[in-house]
Amino acid sequence: MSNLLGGLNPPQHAAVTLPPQHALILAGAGSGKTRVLTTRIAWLLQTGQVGPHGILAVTFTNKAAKEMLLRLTAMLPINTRGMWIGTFHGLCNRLLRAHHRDANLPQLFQILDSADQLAAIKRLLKGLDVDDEKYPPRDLANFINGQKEAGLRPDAVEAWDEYTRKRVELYREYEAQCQREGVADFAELLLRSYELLQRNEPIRHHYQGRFRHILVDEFQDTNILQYRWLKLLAGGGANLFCVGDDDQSIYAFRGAEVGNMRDFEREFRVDNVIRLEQNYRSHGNILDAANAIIKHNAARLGKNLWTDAGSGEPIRVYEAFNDTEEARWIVEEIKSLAAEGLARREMALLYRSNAQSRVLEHALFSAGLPYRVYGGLRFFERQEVKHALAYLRLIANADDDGAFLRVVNFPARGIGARTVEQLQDAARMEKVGLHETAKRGGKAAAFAALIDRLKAACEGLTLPETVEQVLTLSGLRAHYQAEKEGQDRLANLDELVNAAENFVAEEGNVDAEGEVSGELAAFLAHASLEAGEHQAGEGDDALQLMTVHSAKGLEFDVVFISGLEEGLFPHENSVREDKGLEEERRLMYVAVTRARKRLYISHAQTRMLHGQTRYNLPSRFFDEIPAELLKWLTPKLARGPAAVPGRPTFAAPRRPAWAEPAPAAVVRRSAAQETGGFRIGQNVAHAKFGQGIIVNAEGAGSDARVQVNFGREGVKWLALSVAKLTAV
DNA sequence: CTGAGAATGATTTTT
DNA sequence: TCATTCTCAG
Repeated sequence: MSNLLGGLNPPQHAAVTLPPQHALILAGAGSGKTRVLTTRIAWLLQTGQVGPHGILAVTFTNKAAKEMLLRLTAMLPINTRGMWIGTFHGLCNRLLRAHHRDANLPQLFQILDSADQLAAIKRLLKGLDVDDEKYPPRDLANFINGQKEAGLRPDAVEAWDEYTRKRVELYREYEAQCQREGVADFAELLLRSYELLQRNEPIRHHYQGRFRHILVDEFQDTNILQYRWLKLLAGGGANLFCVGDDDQSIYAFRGAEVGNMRDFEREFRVDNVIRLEQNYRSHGNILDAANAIIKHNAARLGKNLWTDAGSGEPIRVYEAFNDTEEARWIVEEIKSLAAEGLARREMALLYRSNAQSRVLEHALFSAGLPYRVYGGLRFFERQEVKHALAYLRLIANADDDGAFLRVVNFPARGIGARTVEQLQDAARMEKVGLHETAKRGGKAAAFAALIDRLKAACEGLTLPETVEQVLTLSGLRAHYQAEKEGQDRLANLDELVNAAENFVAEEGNVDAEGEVSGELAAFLAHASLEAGEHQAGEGDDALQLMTVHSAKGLEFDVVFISGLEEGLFPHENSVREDKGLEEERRLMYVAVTRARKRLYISHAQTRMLHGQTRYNLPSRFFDEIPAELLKWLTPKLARGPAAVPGRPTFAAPRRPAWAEPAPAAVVRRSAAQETGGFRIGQNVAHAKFGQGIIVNAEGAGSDARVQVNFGREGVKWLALSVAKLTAV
């Protein structure tokens, strides 16, 4: 046991060995959160306080769940089979499969991923003849998911206006459609299993009695329903051990409720919150910067990271002339770091929004620097894989109309939109599935027969054999073989067979019964719940490009945070309310704490965004970092030559001599933009609004007006004859 | 049914 | 700007 606890610092040790009780662990970035969580489980098991059966550990991502399992098996020579360790959705799926009758679901119910759900909603609107301009499918999906995540069924949603009433009605219809087709979306997995536990006393008692210790990772990311789900499961006296960091809550926009942490502390009478504040990742200056930034947020649970690793290097700051030049500088910097022997995979380039990656990628590509962008299409989301899965879904559940529609004419077999529409009308009239309707004759009968034939052909086959059969008999293989550009897609189809093989080989994926139908259903669930790796190329030494959001949980020796500008980071859509701004600040906190040894932050005076040149002020986050932690690589917030009021200056924004020539659009201005004695891109000061930057101008003489971006004060049009503007 | 051109709109994302 | 979606002609 001693080796289990060896090397833990006092708060970590305290957390791991806490006697049975509810606990809230405030775990700062890089403070050994996962280690504490897994060691806690190992300790509970090793001290005999609980058997594997009594453990429930829940995470948000499959990656985190796998990591936990991996570390646990490394610590203890134990069979992890009996333990419930997984994502919220994964565990709910498990629960619903085990009790599908009580949950009123078919045994082989399918899981809709977001794309499937959207398609289902579009289909629903079409069938009901609802104007999808007035009720955009995406909005409706958000609405429905939002209600489900708040634990509300259509009957429980309060609708005061006609519009909401209609949306609730559509929610109701959507539910009916899903039920008819035997499918469940992500939010449904949560809500359905919550309701199952709530309504079914024997089942609830069983699980409440079984799970003695419930451990939650990233607790700050739980939504209302997830918290209620946890409370329900813990209702039989289990100990809830929640680990999280309110300062790293960056998912409020998708329903995460940081308030759950406070609520948990209160409702479960957690009297000693344990804080993990010693950071094992970053050098001191980086942590000081992070601490200083996050201090600007109100209503924190409170935490201050520290390290004994020494303060390290200052944070390097760069002010670029424009986005292209910023990218060029980053490339140079990375090249020289690489020349010093630093692995490229240890360097990350972070940005607030995906649109920013283009310029960066362009520069990297031109320089021949290998890089890898996170966030592309994932394996199970690829078109050809989705098609293959649709056939498999139809074998498992012929009522799956979504799958039916996806492949009824793919590969093309002469079943056009007209035919499909007739089929849908008929199906609606008789209240049966499309497959059933198709069987009764008409053009699609052959397709229905194909599905039945597939099903028969796969009887008794193993999962990989089934996939193989489907690829061939469906004509998918032949289709892509005939296509000129089909080679990659063919390779992915082969990869799907591999995935099936691996899935079967992997222990724990298939429950003991092991019958083929169960195997298939489990594989399909796996495909929906775990869309696969973002992109290949793990092995090679490439620079890592990603949004700040996707960087959460990762760490790198060197981190660049680019585009630190008002409007971009913090994002303009977020600065209106305090809540939004605080989340942006937490995002910045997350970004900063990714760096181990060296941190670069940069901004550009001018940036091309959505086809327009934008002039952004430097992000307020620069001001929130103590100046002594920063090392300016460019003159500190130096400004261009001051304009003498009344005497026009036409100088372009300040640009280092060595920078590439400014793009024509910037140099060549229209007459209107030049008028008024101030120039676009110039920094100015206003008595009331403070400092800003001129983003537009029009008129001349006494009519001259300029548009100024005052950052947090907003963007304003000012008449030069009235407003007292001074050049800075 | 397909493919070219227009229209549109653009934080952040996992399951 | 640019990627995606939509529309309409062939």
